[in-house]
Amino acid sequence: MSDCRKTNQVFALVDCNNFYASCEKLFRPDLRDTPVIVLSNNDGCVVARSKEAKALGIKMGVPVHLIKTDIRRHRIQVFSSNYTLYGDMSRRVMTNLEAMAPRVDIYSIDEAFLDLTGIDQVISFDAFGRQVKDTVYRNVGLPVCVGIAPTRTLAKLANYAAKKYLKTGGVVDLTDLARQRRLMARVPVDEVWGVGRKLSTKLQAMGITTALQLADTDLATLRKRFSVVLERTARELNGISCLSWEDAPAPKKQIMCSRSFGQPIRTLSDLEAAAAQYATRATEKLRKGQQYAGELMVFIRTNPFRPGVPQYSKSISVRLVNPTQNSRMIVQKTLSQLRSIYRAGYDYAKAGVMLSELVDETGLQEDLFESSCTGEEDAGRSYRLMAVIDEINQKSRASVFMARAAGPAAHTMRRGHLSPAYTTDWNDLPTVR
DNA sequence: TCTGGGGTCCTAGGACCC
DNA sequence: TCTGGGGTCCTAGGACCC
Repeated sequence: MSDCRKTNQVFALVDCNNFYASCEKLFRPDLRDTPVIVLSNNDGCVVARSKEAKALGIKMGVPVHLIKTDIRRHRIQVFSSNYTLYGDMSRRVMTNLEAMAPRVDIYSIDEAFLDLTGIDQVISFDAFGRQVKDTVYRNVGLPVCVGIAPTRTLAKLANYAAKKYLKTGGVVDLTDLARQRRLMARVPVDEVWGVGRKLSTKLQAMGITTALQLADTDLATLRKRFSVVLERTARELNGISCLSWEDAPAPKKQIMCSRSFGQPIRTLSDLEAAAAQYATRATEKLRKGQQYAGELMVFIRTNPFRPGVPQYSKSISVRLVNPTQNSRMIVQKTLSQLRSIYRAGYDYAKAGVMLSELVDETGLQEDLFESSCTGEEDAGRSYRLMAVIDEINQKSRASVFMARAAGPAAHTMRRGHLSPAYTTDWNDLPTVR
Protein backbone atom coordinates (compact mmCIF):
# COMPACT_ATOMS: atom_id res chain seq x y z
CA MET A 1 0.00 0.00 0.00
CA SER A 2 3.05 2.22 -0.47
CA ASP A 3 1.37 4.24 -3.21
CA CYS A 4 -1.36 5.41 -0.82
CA ARG A 5 -0.65 8.82 0.54
CA LYS A 6 -2.34 11.78 2.10
CA THR A 7 -1.76 14.46 -0.52
CA ASN A 8 -3.20 17.79 -1.47
CA GLN A 9 -4.63 16.33 -4.67
CA VAL A 10 -8.15 17.23 -5.66
CA PHE A 11 -10.28 15.27 -8.13
CA ALA A 12 -13.52 16.20 -9.81
CA LEU A 13 -15.79 13.52 -11.16
CA VAL A 14 -17.97 14.79 -13.98
CA ASP A 15 -20.79 12.39 -14.81
CA CYS A 16 -23.56 12.87 -17.36
CA ASN A 17 -27.08 12.51 -16.01
CA ASN A 18 -28.95 9.51 -17.46
CA PHE A 19 -26.54 9.70 -20.37
CA TYR A 20 -28.19 7.54 -23.06
CA ALA A 21 -31.67 8.79 -22.21
CA SER A 22 -30.45 12.41 -22.26
CA CYS A 23 -28.85 11.87 -25.69
CA GLU A 24 -32.16 10.61 -27.07
CA LYS A 25 -34.10 13.48 -25.52
CA LEU A 26 -31.70 16.08 -26.84
CA PHE A 27 -32.88 15.45 -30.40
CA ARG A 28 -36.53 15.04 -29.43
CA PRO A 29 -37.54 18.20 -27.58
CA ASP A 30 -41.11 16.95 -27.77
CA LEU A 31 -40.14 14.32 -25.20
CA ARG A 32 -38.89 16.85 -22.63
CA ASP A 33 -41.16 15.69 -19.80
CA THR A 34 -41.83 12.17 -21.10
CA PRO A 35 -40.39 9.07 -19.43
CA VAL A 36 -37.72 7.58 -21.70
CA ILE A 37 -35.86 4.27 -21.45
CA VAL A 38 -32.99 2.90 -23.54
CA LEU A 39 -32.54 -0.84 -24.09
CA SER A 40 -29.45 -3.05 -24.30
CA ASN A 41 -28.44 -4.83 -27.49
CA ASN A 42 -31.19 -6.99 -28.92
CA ASP A 43 -33.67 -4.80 -27.06
CA GLY A 44 -33.11 -7.06 -24.05
CA CYS A 45 -33.11 -5.08 -20.84
CA VAL A 46 -33.21 -1.50 -19.63
CA VAL A 47 -29.78 0.16 -19.51
CA ALA A 48 -30.78 3.81 -19.10
CA ARG A 49 -33.77 5.71 -17.75
CA SER A 50 -34.74 9.37 -17.80
CA LYS A 51 -35.64 10.90 -14.45
CA GLU A 52 -39.34 10.53 -15.26
CA ALA A 53 -38.83 6.80 -15.90
CA LYS A 54 -36.90 6.44 -12.64
CA ALA A 55 -39.73 8.19 -10.82
CA LEU A 56 -42.10 5.54 -12.19
CA GLY A 57 -40.00 2.91 -10.46
CA ILE A 58 -38.47 1.38 -13.61
CA LYS A 59 -35.39 -0.48 -12.42
CA MET A 60 -31.97 -0.58 -14.05
CA GLY A 61 -31.28 -3.85 -15.84
CA VAL A 62 -34.82 -5.16 -15.81
CA PRO A 63 -35.78 -7.27 -18.86
CA VAL A 64 -38.06 -5.14 -20.97
CA HIS A 65 -40.67 -7.90 -21.39
CA LEU A 66 -41.37 -7.71 -17.65
CA ILE A 67 -42.46 -4.08 -17.81
CA LYS A 68 -44.62 -4.12 -20.92
CA THR A 69 -47.66 -3.05 -18.92
CA ASP A 70 -45.84 -0.08 -17.35
CA ILE A 71 -44.63 1.01 -20.75
CA ARG A 72 -48.13 1.03 -22.13
CA ARG A 73 -49.83 2.50 -19.09
CA HIS A 74 -47.37 5.38 -18.63
CA ARG A 75 -46.64 5.89 -22.34
CA ILE A 76 -42.92 5.38 -21.79
CA GLN A 77 -40.84 6.12 -24.90
CA VAL A 78 -38.57 3.20 -25.73
CA PHE A 79 -35.28 3.41 -27.66
CA SER A 80 -32.85 0.74 -28.85
CA SER A 81 -29.28 1.64 -27.94
CA ASN A 82 -27.69 3.85 -30.56
CA TYR A 83 -23.98 3.66 -29.77
CA THR A 84 -22.99 5.71 -32.79
CA LEU A 85 -24.95 8.63 -31.37
CA TYR A 86 -23.78 8.16 -27.76
CA GLY A 87 -20.16 7.78 -28.80
CA ASP A 88 -20.29 11.01 -30.75
CA MET A 89 -21.99 12.93 -27.94
CA SER A 90 -19.44 11.53 -25.49
CA ARG A 91 -16.57 12.87 -27.60
CA ARG A 92 -18.14 16.32 -27.52
CA VAL A 93 -18.48 16.30 -23.74
CA MET A 94 -14.89 15.09 -23.26
CA THR A 95 -13.50 17.70 -25.64
CA ASN A 96 -15.11 20.40 -23.52
CA LEU A 97 -13.73 18.93 -20.30
CA GLU A 98 -10.24 18.68 -21.78
CA ALA A 99 -10.37 22.38 -22.58
CA MET A 100 -11.13 23.22 -18.93
CA ALA A 101 -8.74 21.07 -16.88
CA PRO A 102 -5.00 20.35 -17.10
CA ARG A 103 -5.55 16.61 -16.85
CA VAL A 104 -8.56 14.48 -17.71
CA ASP A 105 -9.03 10.73 -17.27
CA ILE A 106 -11.91 9.46 -19.37
CA TYR A 107 -13.29 6.73 -17.16
CA SER A 108 -16.26 5.59 -19.22
CA ILE A 109 -18.48 6.76 -22.04
CA ASP A 110 -20.26 9.22 -19.74
CA GLU A 111 -17.83 10.16 -16.99
CA ALA A 112 -14.36 11.57 -16.48
CA PHE A 113 -12.05 12.53 -13.63
CA LEU A 114 -10.49 16.00 -13.75
CA ASP A 115 -7.36 17.08 -11.91
CA LEU A 116 -8.32 20.14 -9.87
CA THR A 117 -5.23 20.22 -7.67
CA GLY A 118 -4.35 23.81 -6.81
CA ILE A 119 -7.14 25.32 -8.82
CA ASP A 120 -8.59 26.90 -5.64
CA GLN A 121 -5.78 29.46 -5.76
CA VAL A 122 -7.74 31.02 -8.60
CA ILE A 123 -11.37 30.08 -8.15
CA SER A 124 -13.32 28.16 -5.51
CA PHE A 125 -13.88 24.47 -6.21
CA ASP A 126 -17.61 24.98 -6.07
CA ALA A 127 -17.56 27.85 -8.56
CA PHE A 128 -15.34 25.87 -10.90
CA GLY A 129 -17.69 22.89 -10.72
CA ARG A 130 -20.56 25.12 -11.74
CA GLN A 131 -18.55 26.49 -14.65
CA VAL A 132 -17.93 22.98 -15.91
CA LYS A 133 -21.58 22.08 -15.63
CA ASP A 134 -22.77 25.25 -17.38
CA THR A 135 -20.18 25.00 -20.15
CA VAL A 136 -21.06 21.43 -21.06
CA TYR A 137 -24.74 22.22 -21.03
CA ARG A 138 -24.30 25.30 -23.21
CA ASN A 139 -21.94 23.69 -25.74
CA VAL A 140 -23.30 20.16 -25.93
CA GLY A 141 -26.79 20.34 -24.46
CA LEU A 142 -26.31 17.53 -21.94
CA PRO A 143 -26.75 17.88 -18.15
CA VAL A 144 -23.88 16.75 -15.91
CA CYS A 145 -23.19 16.60 -12.18
CA VAL A 146 -19.84 17.37 -10.58
CA GLY A 147 -18.36 15.89 -7.39
CA ILE A 148 -15.12 17.30 -5.98
CA ALA A 149 -12.93 15.63 -3.33
CA PRO A 150 -9.37 14.63 -2.35
CA THR A 151 -9.72 11.04 -3.62
CA ARG A 152 -11.50 9.40 -6.51
CA THR A 153 -13.71 7.34 -4.24
CA LEU A 154 -14.81 10.46 -2.34
CA ALA A 155 -15.33 12.31 -5.64
CA LYS A 156 -17.65 9.49 -6.68
CA LEU A 157 -19.51 9.91 -3.42
CA ALA A 158 -19.72 13.68 -3.92
CA ASN A 159 -21.16 13.08 -7.37
CA TYR A 160 -23.72 10.72 -5.90
CA ALA A 161 -24.81 13.50 -3.53
CA ALA A 162 -24.86 16.05 -6.34
CA LYS A 163 -27.29 13.84 -8.25
CA LYS A 164 -29.41 12.85 -5.29
CA TYR A 165 -29.89 16.18 -3.52
CA LEU A 166 -31.51 18.75 -5.78
CA LYS A 167 -30.58 21.68 -3.56
CA THR A 168 -26.91 21.14 -4.41
CA GLY A 169 -27.62 22.34 -7.94
CA GLY A 170 -25.65 19.38 -9.26
CA VAL A 171 -22.29 20.34 -7.75
CA VAL A 172 -20.82 19.12 -4.44
CA ASP A 173 -17.47 20.20 -3.03
CA LEU A 174 -16.41 17.52 -0.56
CA THR A 175 -12.91 18.75 0.23
CA ASP A 176 -13.89 19.55 3.82
CA LEU A 177 -13.39 16.69 6.31
CA ALA A 178 -16.44 17.44 8.46
CA ARG A 179 -18.59 17.53 5.36
CA GLN A 180 -17.16 14.20 4.18
CA ARG A 181 -18.12 12.55 7.45
CA ARG A 182 -21.57 14.09 7.53
CA LEU A 183 -22.33 12.82 4.03
CA MET A 184 -20.82 9.37 4.62
CA ALA A 185 -23.03 8.91 7.67
CA ARG A 186 -26.06 9.24 5.38
CA VAL A 187 -24.87 7.10 2.47
CA PRO A 188 -25.61 3.34 2.48
CA VAL A 189 -22.45 1.29 2.17
CA ASP A 190 -23.52 -0.28 -1.13
CA GLU A 191 -23.39 3.14 -2.78
CA VAL A 192 -19.63 3.27 -2.23
CA TRP A 193 -17.54 2.80 -5.37
CA GLY A 194 -16.11 -0.72 -5.24
CA VAL A 195 -18.77 -2.16 -2.96
CA GLY A 196 -21.14 -4.32 -4.95
CA ARG A 197 -23.93 -6.67 -3.97
CA LYS A 198 -21.83 -9.49 -2.55
CA LEU A 199 -19.57 -7.28 -0.49
CA SER A 200 -22.39 -5.19 0.89
CA THR A 201 -24.28 -8.29 2.04
CA LYS A 202 -21.19 -9.46 3.89
CA LEU A 203 -20.54 -6.01 5.33
CA GLN A 204 -24.12 -5.63 6.54
CA ALA A 205 -23.82 -8.95 8.33
CA MET A 206 -20.89 -7.43 10.20
CA GLY A 207 -23.04 -4.44 11.14
CA ILE A 208 -21.42 -2.10 8.61
CA THR A 209 -24.28 -0.36 6.84
CA THR A 210 -23.06 3.16 6.07
CA ALA A 211 -20.08 4.54 4.20
CA LEU A 212 -18.88 6.14 7.43
CA GLN A 213 -18.86 2.83 9.27
CA LEU A 214 -16.77 1.33 6.48
CA ALA A 215 -14.36 4.27 6.67
CA ASP A 216 -14.00 3.77 10.42
CA THR A 217 -13.43 0.00 10.25
CA ASP A 218 -9.98 -1.27 11.18
CA LEU A 219 -7.91 -1.65 7.99
CA ALA A 220 -6.22 -4.90 9.00
CA THR A 221 -9.62 -6.44 9.64
CA LEU A 222 -10.83 -5.42 6.20
CA ARG A 223 -7.76 -6.87 4.56
CA LYS A 224 -8.08 -10.11 6.47
CA ARG A 225 -11.82 -10.61 6.04
CA PHE A 226 -11.97 -9.30 2.47
CA SER A 227 -8.97 -8.19 0.41
CA VAL A 228 -6.63 -5.35 -0.33
CA VAL A 229 -9.24 -3.94 -2.66
CA LEU A 230 -11.70 -3.12 0.10
CA GLU A 231 -8.88 -1.93 2.33
CA ARG A 232 -7.94 0.52 -0.40
CA THR A 233 -11.52 1.71 -0.65
CA ALA A 234 -11.59 2.41 3.09
CA ARG A 235 -8.35 4.37 2.84
CA GLU A 236 -9.79 6.40 0.00
CA LEU A 237 -12.86 7.20 2.11
CA ASN A 238 -10.43 8.55 4.71
CA GLY A 239 -8.90 10.94 2.20
CA ILE A 240 -5.84 8.81 1.48
CA SER A 241 -5.45 8.71 -2.29
CA CYS A 242 -4.68 5.20 -3.61
CA LEU A 243 -6.01 5.63 -7.14
CA SER A 244 -3.99 8.40 -8.64
CA TRP A 245 -3.08 9.43 -12.17
CA GLU A 246 -1.52 6.97 -14.53
CA ASP A 247 1.43 8.32 -16.44
CA ALA A 248 0.08 6.80 -19.60
CA PRO A 249 -3.21 5.06 -20.20
CA ALA A 250 -2.56 1.39 -19.52
CA PRO A 251 -2.52 -0.66 -22.70
CA LYS A 252 -5.35 -3.15 -23.02
CA LYS A 253 -4.76 -6.67 -21.83
CA GLN A 254 -7.59 -8.28 -23.68
CA ILE A 255 -10.04 -7.41 -26.41
CA MET A 256 -13.43 -9.02 -26.54
CA CYS A 257 -16.12 -8.99 -29.15
CA SER A 258 -19.28 -10.97 -28.45
CA ARG A 259 -22.98 -10.65 -29.08
CA SER A 260 -26.22 -12.37 -28.32
CA PHE A 261 -28.01 -13.23 -31.54
CA GLY A 262 -31.25 -11.64 -32.67
CA GLN A 263 -32.66 -15.17 -32.96
CA PRO A 264 -31.38 -18.64 -32.02
CA ILE A 265 -28.85 -20.19 -34.42
CA ARG A 266 -28.59 -23.92 -35.10
CA THR A 267 -26.24 -24.38 -38.03
CA LEU A 268 -22.47 -24.28 -38.08
CA SER A 269 -22.43 -22.03 -41.10
CA ASP A 270 -24.54 -19.35 -39.39
CA LEU A 271 -22.26 -19.54 -36.34
CA GLU A 272 -19.26 -19.20 -38.62
CA ALA A 273 -20.68 -16.02 -40.13
CA ALA A 274 -21.16 -14.52 -36.67
CA ALA A 275 -17.78 -15.62 -35.32
CA ALA A 276 -15.94 -14.36 -38.39
CA GLN A 277 -17.56 -10.99 -37.95
CA TYR A 278 -16.66 -10.79 -34.25
CA ALA A 279 -13.09 -11.87 -34.99
CA THR A 280 -12.86 -9.16 -37.62
CA ARG A 281 -14.13 -6.50 -35.22
CA ALA A 282 -11.81 -7.61 -32.43
CA THR A 283 -8.82 -7.49 -34.78
CA GLU A 284 -9.78 -3.98 -35.90
CA LYS A 285 -9.68 -2.87 -32.26
CA LEU A 286 -6.34 -4.62 -31.95
CA ARG A 287 -4.85 -2.68 -34.85
CA LYS A 288 -6.33 0.57 -33.59
CA GLY A 289 -4.35 0.13 -30.38
CA GLN A 290 -1.31 -1.00 -32.41
CA GLN A 291 -1.20 -4.29 -30.59
CA TYR A 292 -0.66 -7.92 -31.52
CA ALA A 293 -2.50 -10.88 -30.02
CA GLY A 294 -0.73 -13.97 -28.72
CA GLU A 295 -3.83 -15.89 -27.75
CA LEU A 296 -7.29 -16.38 -29.13
CA MET A 297 -10.39 -17.62 -27.36
CA VAL A 298 -13.68 -18.56 -29.00
CA PHE A 299 -16.88 -19.42 -27.18
CA ILE A 300 -20.42 -20.38 -28.07
CA ARG A 301 -23.37 -20.98 -25.82
CA THR A 302 -27.06 -21.63 -25.68
CA ASN A 303 -29.46 -19.43 -23.72
CA PRO A 304 -29.00 -20.16 -19.98
CA PHE A 305 -32.23 -18.33 -19.21
CA ARG A 306 -34.18 -21.12 -20.82
CA PRO A 307 -33.50 -24.06 -18.51
CA GLY A 308 -36.12 -26.21 -20.22
CA VAL A 309 -34.09 -26.63 -23.42
CA PRO A 310 -30.81 -28.55 -23.87
CA GLN A 311 -27.86 -26.44 -22.76
CA TYR A 312 -24.36 -26.34 -24.17
CA SER A 313 -21.54 -23.93 -23.47
CA LYS A 314 -17.97 -24.32 -24.57
CA SER A 315 -14.91 -22.17 -24.99
CA ILE A 316 -11.51 -22.96 -26.38
CA SER A 317 -8.23 -21.08 -26.26
CA VAL A 318 -5.30 -21.37 -28.58
CA ARG A 319 -1.85 -19.82 -28.58
CA LEU A 320 -0.85 -18.03 -31.75
CA VAL A 321 2.64 -19.10 -32.69
CA ASN A 322 3.60 -15.55 -33.57
CA PRO A 323 1.56 -12.67 -32.17
CA THR A 324 -0.46 -11.20 -35.01
CA GLN A 325 -2.86 -8.42 -35.93
CA ASN A 326 -3.80 -9.95 -39.26
CA SER A 327 -7.56 -10.38 -39.70
CA ARG A 328 -7.19 -13.20 -42.19
CA MET A 329 -5.07 -15.19 -39.78
CA ILE A 330 -7.34 -14.55 -36.81
CA VAL A 331 -10.55 -15.27 -38.71
CA GLN A 332 -9.04 -18.49 -39.99
CA LYS A 333 -8.03 -19.62 -36.49
CA THR A 334 -11.39 -18.56 -35.09
CA LEU A 335 -13.23 -20.71 -37.60
CA SER A 336 -11.10 -23.79 -37.03
CA GLN A 337 -11.53 -23.48 -33.24
CA LEU A 338 -15.25 -22.93 -33.66
CA ARG A 339 -15.59 -26.10 -35.73
CA SER A 340 -13.85 -28.07 -33.02
CA ILE A 341 -16.31 -27.02 -30.29
CA TYR A 342 -19.51 -26.93 -32.33
CA ARG A 343 -22.08 -29.60 -31.54
CA ALA A 344 -25.16 -29.97 -33.68
CA GLY A 345 -28.64 -30.00 -32.20
CA TYR A 346 -28.55 -26.94 -29.97
CA ASP A 347 -30.16 -23.53 -30.17
CA TYR A 348 -27.18 -21.21 -29.86
CA ALA A 349 -27.83 -17.78 -28.38
CA LYS A 350 -24.43 -16.16 -28.22
CA ALA A 351 -20.87 -16.37 -29.48
CA GLY A 352 -17.73 -14.37 -28.87
CA VAL A 353 -14.06 -13.95 -29.64
CA MET A 354 -11.45 -12.78 -27.17
CA LEU A 355 -7.89 -11.75 -27.99
CA SER A 356 -5.35 -11.79 -25.17
CA GLU A 357 -1.62 -11.95 -24.45
CA LEU A 358 -1.51 -8.60 -26.20
CA VAL A 359 1.86 -7.05 -26.98
CA ASP A 360 2.93 -3.93 -28.80
CA GLU A 361 5.55 -3.82 -31.52
CA THR A 362 8.44 -3.80 -29.05
CA GLY A 363 7.13 -7.00 -27.51
CA LEU A 364 7.28 -8.86 -30.81
CA GLN A 365 9.93 -11.37 -31.64
CA GLU A 366 12.24 -10.24 -34.39
CA ASP A 367 10.43 -12.17 -37.09
CA LEU A 368 7.74 -9.50 -37.28
CA PHE A 369 6.67 -10.31 -40.80
CA GLU A 370 7.91 -13.83 -41.09
CA SER A 371 5.69 -16.48 -39.71
CA SER A 372 5.73 -20.15 -40.42
CA CYS A 373 2.81 -19.73 -42.79
CA THR A 374 3.65 -16.53 -44.63
CA GLY A 375 6.85 -15.49 -46.24
CA GLU A 376 8.19 -12.04 -45.58
CA GLU A 377 6.89 -10.56 -48.77
CA ASP A 378 3.45 -12.05 -48.33
CA ALA A 379 3.20 -10.76 -44.76
CA GLY A 380 4.20 -7.28 -45.78
CA ARG A 381 1.49 -7.31 -48.39
CA SER A 382 -1.16 -8.47 -45.95
CA TYR A 383 -0.07 -5.76 -43.53
CA ARG A 384 -0.71 -3.13 -46.18
CA LEU A 385 -3.99 -4.80 -47.05
CA MET A 386 -5.14 -4.50 -43.41
CA ALA A 387 -4.27 -0.82 -43.37
CA VAL A 388 -6.32 -0.20 -46.51
CA ILE A 389 -9.30 -2.15 -45.16
CA ASP A 390 -9.22 -0.17 -41.91
CA GLU A 391 -9.13 3.09 -43.80
CA ILE A 392 -12.10 2.21 -45.96
CA ASN A 393 -14.10 0.90 -43.03
CA GLN A 394 -13.43 4.04 -41.06
CA LYS A 395 -15.14 6.05 -43.76
CA SER A 396 -17.98 3.66 -44.20
CA ARG A 397 -18.56 1.17 -41.44
CA ALA A 398 -17.96 -2.47 -42.42
CA SER A 399 -17.93 -1.95 -46.19
CA VAL A 400 -15.11 -4.44 -46.59
CA PHE A 401 -14.97 -7.68 -44.66
CA MET A 402 -13.88 -11.28 -44.91
CA ALA A 403 -16.07 -13.30 -47.22
CA ARG A 404 -16.96 -15.72 -44.43
CA ALA A 405 -18.63 -12.88 -42.50
CA ALA A 406 -21.02 -12.15 -45.35
CA GLY A 407 -24.06 -14.13 -46.36
CA PRO A 408 -27.40 -14.35 -44.62
CA ALA A 409 -26.84 -12.73 -41.24
CA ALA A 410 -28.90 -14.95 -38.97
CA HIS A 411 -27.29 -13.36 -35.93
CA THR A 412 -28.14 -9.72 -36.61
CA MET A 413 -29.26 -7.75 -33.57
CA ARG A 414 -32.82 -6.83 -32.93
CA ARG A 415 -33.10 -3.06 -32.73
CA GLY A 416 -36.74 -2.26 -33.11
CA HIS A 417 -36.65 1.23 -31.63
CA LEU A 418 -33.52 2.74 -33.10
CA SER A 419 -33.27 6.52 -33.28
CA PRO A 420 -31.66 8.17 -36.34
CA ALA A 421 -27.91 8.83 -36.53
CA TYR A 422 -28.53 12.53 -35.92
CA THR A 423 -24.92 13.58 -35.65
CA THR A 424 -23.02 11.18 -37.90
CA ASP A 425 -25.12 10.72 -41.04
CA TRP A 426 -26.03 13.56 -43.38
CA ASN A 427 -29.32 11.89 -44.18
CA ASP A 428 -30.29 11.87 -40.51
CA LEU A 429 -29.41 15.48 -39.71
CA PRO A 430 -32.17 17.00 -37.63
CA THR A 431 -34.10 19.64 -39.55
CA VAL A 432 -35.65 22.81 -38.17
CA ARG A 433 -38.99 23.83 -39.56
C1' DT B 1 -41.43 -14.47 -27.35
C1' DC B 2 -38.29 -11.89 -24.58
C1' DT B 3 -32.50 -11.37 -19.80
C1' DG B 4 -26.07 -6.60 -22.92
C1' DG B 5 -21.23 -6.12 -23.94
C1' DG B 6 -17.53 -4.85 -22.69
C1' DG B 7 -13.48 -4.45 -19.24
C1' DT B 8 -10.15 -4.70 -14.65
C1' DC B 9 -8.03 -6.61 -10.59
C1' DC B 10 -7.35 -10.06 -7.02
C1' DT B 11 -7.20 -14.64 -4.79
C1' DA B 12 -7.03 -19.48 -4.20
C1' DG B 13 -5.20 -23.55 -5.37
C1' DG B 14 -2.62 -26.84 -8.14
C1' DA B 15 1.72 -28.14 -10.41
C1' DC B 16 6.27 -28.06 -10.08
C1' DC B 17 10.94 -27.10 -8.21
C1' DC B 18 14.72 -27.42 -4.76
C1' DT C 1 3.80 -43.97 13.31
C1' DC C 2 5.56 -40.57 10.85
C1' DT C 3 4.41 -37.24 6.35
C1' DG C 4 9.05 -30.10 5.29
C1' DG C 5 9.06 -25.54 3.93
C1' DG C 6 9.63 -22.55 0.94
C1' DG C 7 9.43 -20.55 -3.63
C1' DT C 8 7.28 -19.53 -8.64
C1' DC C 9 4.08 -19.78 -12.26
C1' DC C 10 -0.28 -20.55 -14.15
C1' DT C 11 -5.30 -20.88 -14.41
C1' DA C 12 -9.99 -20.51 -13.08
C1' DG C 13 -13.14 -18.01 -11.02
C1' DG C 14 -15.05 -14.29 -8.29
C1' DA C 15 -15.80 -9.62 -7.43
C1' DC C 16 -16.21 -5.14 -9.12
C1' DC C 17 -17.06 -1.21 -12.70
C1' DC C 18 -20.01 1.23 -16.50
